[in-house]
Formats: sequence, structure tokens, C-alpha cells
Amino acid sequence: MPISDCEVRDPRIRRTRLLLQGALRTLMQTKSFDEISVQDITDAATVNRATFYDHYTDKYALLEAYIAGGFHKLLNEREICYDGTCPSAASAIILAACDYLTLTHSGTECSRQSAFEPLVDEAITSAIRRVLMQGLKQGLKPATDAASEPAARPSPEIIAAAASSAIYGAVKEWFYTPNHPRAEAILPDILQLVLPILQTNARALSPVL
Amino acid sequence: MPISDCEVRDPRIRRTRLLLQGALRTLMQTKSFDEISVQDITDAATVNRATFYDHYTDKYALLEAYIAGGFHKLLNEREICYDGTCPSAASAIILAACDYLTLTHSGTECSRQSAFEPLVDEAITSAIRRVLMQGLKQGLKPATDAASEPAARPSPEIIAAAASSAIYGAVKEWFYTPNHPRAEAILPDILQLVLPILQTNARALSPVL
DNA sequence: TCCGAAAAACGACGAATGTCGTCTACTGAA
DNA sequence: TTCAGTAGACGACATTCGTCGTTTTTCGGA
Repeated sequence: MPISDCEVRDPRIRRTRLLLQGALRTLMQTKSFDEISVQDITDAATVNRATFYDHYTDKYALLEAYIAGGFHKLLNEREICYDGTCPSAASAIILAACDYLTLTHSGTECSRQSAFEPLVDEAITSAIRRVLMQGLKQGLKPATDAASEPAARPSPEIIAAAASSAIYGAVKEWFYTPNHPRAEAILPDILQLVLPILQTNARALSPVL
Repeated sequence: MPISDCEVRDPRIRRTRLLLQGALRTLMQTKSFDEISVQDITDAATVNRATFYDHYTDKYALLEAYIAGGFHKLLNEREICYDGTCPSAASAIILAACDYLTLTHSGTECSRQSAFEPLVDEAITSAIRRVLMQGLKQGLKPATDAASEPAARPSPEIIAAAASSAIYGAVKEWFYTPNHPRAEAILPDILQLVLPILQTNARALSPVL
């Protein structure tokens, strides 16, 4: 039932979805996610309950859209754009993930339960994946000058998948460690773990180094 | 409500949980996961519906236990035990993940939907994580001979988290690629991406190399 | 062998879910 | 300005959910 996504022209659709996501945001400051019913959400959003199902299959789908949207917004605000090589871009992405987890999970001590967490993980990971893919593909082109070898190295897709998963897995591990240090403190460790993956692309491009 | 896990003495508990997991397995050969109700499961398991909730908070929790259990079983059958260094152990884990995805997702074309997939991901990833942790901790001990430095390298926990996420992320990417090659064909690529993470530990141990 | 503890069966409950069909109101292009 | 297309409102429906209290059965140690 939920029509496409991302690019919605009709202002009515955009309005309703923002209302629903805003209502979810508001409610999650009080209750934990699975204490919230679809009814609660539509009431807070002043939207009919049946209308909810015109946009999302269930409240988990709404959560995913909300998280993905929020994280993308954060990345845009910080003007983060992975260019395929620069470690500082990777740092920015890692820090963004740290901050986003901190921001969203600050109010409620709800997490680590039910189907909630895996959904959040999925949403953030694929958001990171998208950013990385962008950079990897553009950093890739210079190499495909001629028809040399078809696929002598891992595809950008699999690199992005592995890297985004690794980044978020590490960040999550940091976040759920009791009394974890500040994000900046763990950054070098995560960077050390993740950079080799991202540089797989570059290394394959310039074996000179 | 769900009492501990893993190590259950009481045969009544073990029996009931196996019945429930078996019923889920059977039903998933026919319907997709979210077409299955708790009622369906308990009917097939010849268990009272209320009893279900004595063991699992909802059907998602049952799924997670089922997946985690099945994957662990596969690892045990293959006698996989990561020793902290050997790349062949990593290969075995990667292949196991490939095979498990293939086995479980063969019947139904259901996947990539609802809250189902993220749950599966979570279960498999944390199973891999556990195996890796085992090896990393034992491969770690030789170094902690004296009180040298507190934590000059990434902790085993964060290494395991990053590595397990990266492994499964890559495997998943492979699996969902249309007309993907055999698992053995993609193994070198994934290995190339993941080994640097795992060897972070070893490198820190013997900077001589 | 017996007996207390605990698991499972059972029936019933109010609440939440997901889906209909119909009607109203808004959008955007002719 | 008009008007066809479509999103949203609304009420109602059968199902499923999660929980409760009670009764029956099973387990495992004394």
C-alpha cells in the first residue's frame, strides 16, 4: 500500500507523513516504542487511523522511515559527502552515527528490546551504505578507462555493504558499552578497523603504492 | 516473561520450545513469516497459545531464537571454532553464513519485507560475533603478560562487533544480488575485506611483522 | 515413594490490528 | 475556472494480540 517514497510530489502526502513521523517523535519522548499503538500515533498526528495504513504497512515501517529520514537530515546538515578516498569523510560519518544514536536514545532507556533495535540498525546502516556507495562509485570511474579486467576486485556494492555494516556495528558496540567514553575517543579505533575496507577500492586502483 | 535461555534444564521447557520452533519451521515452508499468527504456531505445535507467551514475548522473539539456534547448530556440525588467527576459520564462518542464508531462504521468496529481515540479520550477526569473541579473547591472552598499556588497541569486543557485522553485511549483499555466483566464488572478496579487521588483534600483538 | 515447586492447559477479557467501502475535500493541469 | 484524479476522513468488521486467574500435569529432590 505505501506508495514509493523519498521523492513525493503531492504536498498532501508529504504533509501527512511528516505529521505521522512528528507524532512518533513526540510520543517516543514519553513511552517506549512498543508501548505506542498506531492509534496513539494517529491521534497525536490528527490523522485517521486508516490513513496510516495508506502510507506505512505497520508502525515498524514508520519507524524505519523516521530513523532513515532523521539520519539523512543529520548528514546533510553536516554536509557530509564521502568522496571515495578521504579518511576525514569516514570520520565524519562515524561521528554522525555516534551522535545520532546518542541523540535518539537519550530520553528513553527503552532500547535493546523487541523488534525495535534491529529496525533502527537496519535503517541507519542502509543510510550509511548509500553515502558510501556514492563516493565509491565516483572514486571508481577513473580506473575503468579501458576494458582491462571484468572484476578483479570486490564490487563497490559489497565494499559499501561491508563497510557500512562494520561502521555501524562498531558504533553500536561503543554506544552500548556502559560508561563509554566520548565519541571522539573511540573514533581512531573504529577508523583503524574500517579504513582498510574502504581503501580496498583505492588500493586496487593504484597498486603503485 | 521468557526465562533465561541457552541452558535450560527442565525437559518440559526444552520440549515446548523445540515444539514451537519446529512449528515455525514447518509453517514457514508454506506461508511467509508475517502471514503466520501466534495462534497458527501454537496450533501446529499442539501447545496452548497462552503458553507461548511464557517463553517468548512475541513471534519475533521466537524467530530470533529459531534463527540463532539453527545457525549455531550449523556451526557446531561443521566444528567451526575461530582460534583468533587462522584465516581458514574465518572462511568457514563466511561460508556457513552463505549456506545458512541459502538454506533458510530457499523455499519462500518472502524476504526483504516487514520486520522479518532485520530480525534474521540481528540473530545471525550476534551468533557470528559470539564465535569471533571466543577466538579473539583466547588469542589475546599471550599478550597480557604484564601491566604494559591499558588499551592501546581496539578492544576485542569492538573488533568482534565490527568483523561480524562486516561479514554478514557482505554475505547479505552477495546473497541478495540477482544471479549471484556460488559462495566459494565470492569468498576471496569477502575475506579480503574482513581479514584486516580480524588481524588488527594479531598485528597489535606482534608488531614485529 | 512422596510432595512441593513449577510448567502447561484452558477459557475469557479488553485492546489493538489490518482491511473495507463510502463520502468529502484538496490538487494540479487543461 | 473547471474538472478528473486522488488523498484523507470516517465507521465498521472480523482477527489477532497480550494478559489474567484457575486448574491440571509434570519434574526432580527428599
